[in-house]
Amino acid sequence: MPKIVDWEERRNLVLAATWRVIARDGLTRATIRSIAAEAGLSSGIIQHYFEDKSDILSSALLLSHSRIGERMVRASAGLKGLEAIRAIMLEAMPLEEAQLLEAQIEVSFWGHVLDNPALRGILRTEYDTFWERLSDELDNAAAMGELKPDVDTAQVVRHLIVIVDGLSADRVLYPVKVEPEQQVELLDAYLESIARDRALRE
Amino acid sequence: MPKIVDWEERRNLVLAATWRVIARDGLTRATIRSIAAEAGLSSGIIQHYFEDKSDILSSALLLSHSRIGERMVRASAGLKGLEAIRAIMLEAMPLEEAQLLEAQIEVSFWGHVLDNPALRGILRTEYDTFWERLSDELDNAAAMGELKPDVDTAQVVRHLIVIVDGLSADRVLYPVKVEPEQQVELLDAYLESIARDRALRE
Amino acid sequence: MPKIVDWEERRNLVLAATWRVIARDGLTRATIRSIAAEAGLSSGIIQHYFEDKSDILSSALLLSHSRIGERMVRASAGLKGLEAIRAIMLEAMPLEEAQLLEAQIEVSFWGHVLDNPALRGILRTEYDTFWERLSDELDNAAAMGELKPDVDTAQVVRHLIVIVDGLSADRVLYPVKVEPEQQVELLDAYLESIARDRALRE
Amino acid sequence: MPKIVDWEERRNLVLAATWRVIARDGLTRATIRSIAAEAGLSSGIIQHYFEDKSDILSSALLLSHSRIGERMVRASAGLKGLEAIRAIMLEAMPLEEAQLLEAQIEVSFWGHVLDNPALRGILRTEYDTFWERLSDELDNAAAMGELKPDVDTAQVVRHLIVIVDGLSADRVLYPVKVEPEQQVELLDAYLESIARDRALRE
DNA sequence: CATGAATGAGTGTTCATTCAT
DNA sequence: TATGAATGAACACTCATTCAT
Repeated sequence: MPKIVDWEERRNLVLAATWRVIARDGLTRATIRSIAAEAGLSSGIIQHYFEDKSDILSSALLLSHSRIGERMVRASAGLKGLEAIRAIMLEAMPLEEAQLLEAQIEVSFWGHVLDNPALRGILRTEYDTFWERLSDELDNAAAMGELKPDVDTAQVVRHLIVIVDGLSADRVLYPVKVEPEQQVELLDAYLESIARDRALRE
Repeated sequence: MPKIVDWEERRNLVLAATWRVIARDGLTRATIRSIAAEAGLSSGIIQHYFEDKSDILSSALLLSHSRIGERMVRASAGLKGLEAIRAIMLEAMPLEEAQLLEAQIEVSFWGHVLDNPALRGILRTEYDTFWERLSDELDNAAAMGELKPDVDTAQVVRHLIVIVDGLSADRVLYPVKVEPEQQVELLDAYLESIARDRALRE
Repeated sequence: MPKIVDWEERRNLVLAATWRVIARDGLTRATIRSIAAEAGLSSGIIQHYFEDKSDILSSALLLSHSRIGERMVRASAGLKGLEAIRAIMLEAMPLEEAQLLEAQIEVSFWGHVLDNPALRGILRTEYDTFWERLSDELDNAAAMGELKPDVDTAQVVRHLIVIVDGLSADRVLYPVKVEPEQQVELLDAYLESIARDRALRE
Repeated sequence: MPKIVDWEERRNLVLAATWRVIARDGLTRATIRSIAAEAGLSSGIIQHYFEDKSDILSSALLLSHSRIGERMVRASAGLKGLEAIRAIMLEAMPLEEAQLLEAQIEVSFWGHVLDNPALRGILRTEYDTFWERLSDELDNAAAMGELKPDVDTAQVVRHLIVIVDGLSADRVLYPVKVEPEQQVELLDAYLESIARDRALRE
């Protein structure tokens, strides 16, 4: 009988190590050796669980996104319209420590999209998924009469994603300039600007 | 002093080549050799004009920023308040081809800030410069009564920079999702949301 | 003793898989993993049946030779002199598909004799065995008066082995240049050149 | 002004080192590092003169062949027919030390043809070149009436190449079995078997 | 008996950097 | 000033081998 290992757990161990290395040292220094060392493994073992380095990086990115997605679902459970959008946005924005790490990973990958066309495809799919999620709830908000009458919903979704991506970049690059409370204020100010008077939370 | 002009010219030649290589192949593939080849120079000569590779990259980033800064000055000459802000923003946003190249360079560098602490310092200084520029004009706008009474100007500046950075990221990563007209609409919608009624351009 | 039969069977299973991998992908790509996969076994189990990789390869070569030897015995049963030599040669030459596979294995190993001194010893023993086999029958042929009077039998044996090895190389490297019929013609022309007139097959 | 080097000489230096490593340690151990060390260079420099490892090996093989070809031309200058063929064959056969090295290289490459399809193409072209060379002179011999009337010249060329390749293999694998004199005797016996009586050398 | 997880040395390759010319 | 030859460290990746299960 072979040594029993939980394949998925093992992969996640490596991917979490990958996240830490990227966030600490940058994607360039996220070598197979440094990832393996961070995970407490030898460099060779990584090829048991991943095709190649590109597979590690893609998987790390996708797992990060899937964790965020799960959090969004949990956070917006039972909510609808603008409240759901707010909950979703708060999970995507780099507020807490854990989300800062996600932002660092995200921004690091952006810088390699020009090198790595495969990455570009992944990010685009993820963009569409996020767009869909926001768009659906914005339609709900419109149906519920939460929005000002002349609001262009596609433009709002676009702006919301710009906010998430801009905040992610700025939080990583200039941490003190976008503290959590400031991020929330920024979001709320924007949501208020599209909401029908008295529509939002009071 | 023609020497100095030549020297500066030579540096700029190399830096423009660096931009092209980064935008085309990504920062990872922007090697000294590829930059030299793009500039039509031998790889060795680059050490006469730059300390090391990191110096090339930093200089390329700074030159790009200084070009953008010059454009902002030109574009906002004679304007004040929200109109000046709009002009400044339009130079920072990735609208035309030239600005797309700048955005590609910018986003590529973001992904290497974690690798390269020197870059982080540069970007932060640049952030502060941009903040100052927007903040000054926003104060003008307030003084001119262009803003809604309860507007938090620091928050607006923060949001404006988030818009620039978010649009830069999204334009590089998902070009068709943020076409130039959509960018301008997004900006104008935001400016309108902070402007006193009838304050903006009609 | 069924155990031993199983063990031998298992080894032969692995060795046949080794042949197939070598013939298909080359000796360089005949890794323990690829051999195990081809045999439908796990890579670890191979160490139960073989010392190490070198043992697998040596054994594969020896088994191939022993199969050829058996075929020679069967083919030359009841024959003597030049007819026996012809029968033996036809088994050693790369005529049919099965013998082409043997030639591919053989030639692949030649290219690794310089890497692997153990192989050299094996091949030399095999050479002597083959020499002996041909030499004995050539002595018979001489005793039977089948040879021209001035024939140097050692030289003939040497030439016969050169033919086998040269044809093996050429059949592997340039298949269309040494088709089976051409090989047989070549052999027959040579045998005729050493045979007393009217001694051979009419 | 750059350091002046003779590119061709530098390449040949590396290729000669490659030959020595292959002949001494085998193709498998002919690593870029070992070749560089044998040539007295650092491993990195090799990429200045060669595309990649495959380019080194191909070039080494082709240079070896081209040297042999040159020797054949020199050795057969002024000769015609069977005498030219004999001179050509004596250059291709592994008689002297230098030719033994060539044979070791040759046989080593044979063992990697199944791994490396590019190699196969090279060897086939070389085969055709050799065939042509022998075939032309054999036609001369026929025209000069040196051959027995019923000789099949294509079959003879095939046999001559089989002799060269078989001797190369055997000389590398079983050196004492095919000493130089024995090789020459073998060749002469074969040539005599295809020559009209009294046609050859007296 | 058998598995496959794990190791670590070795490979080809790339590259910033140095330096003789 | 300028070249490009040369170095050596770092990288992703492969693999025979070991060993806990």
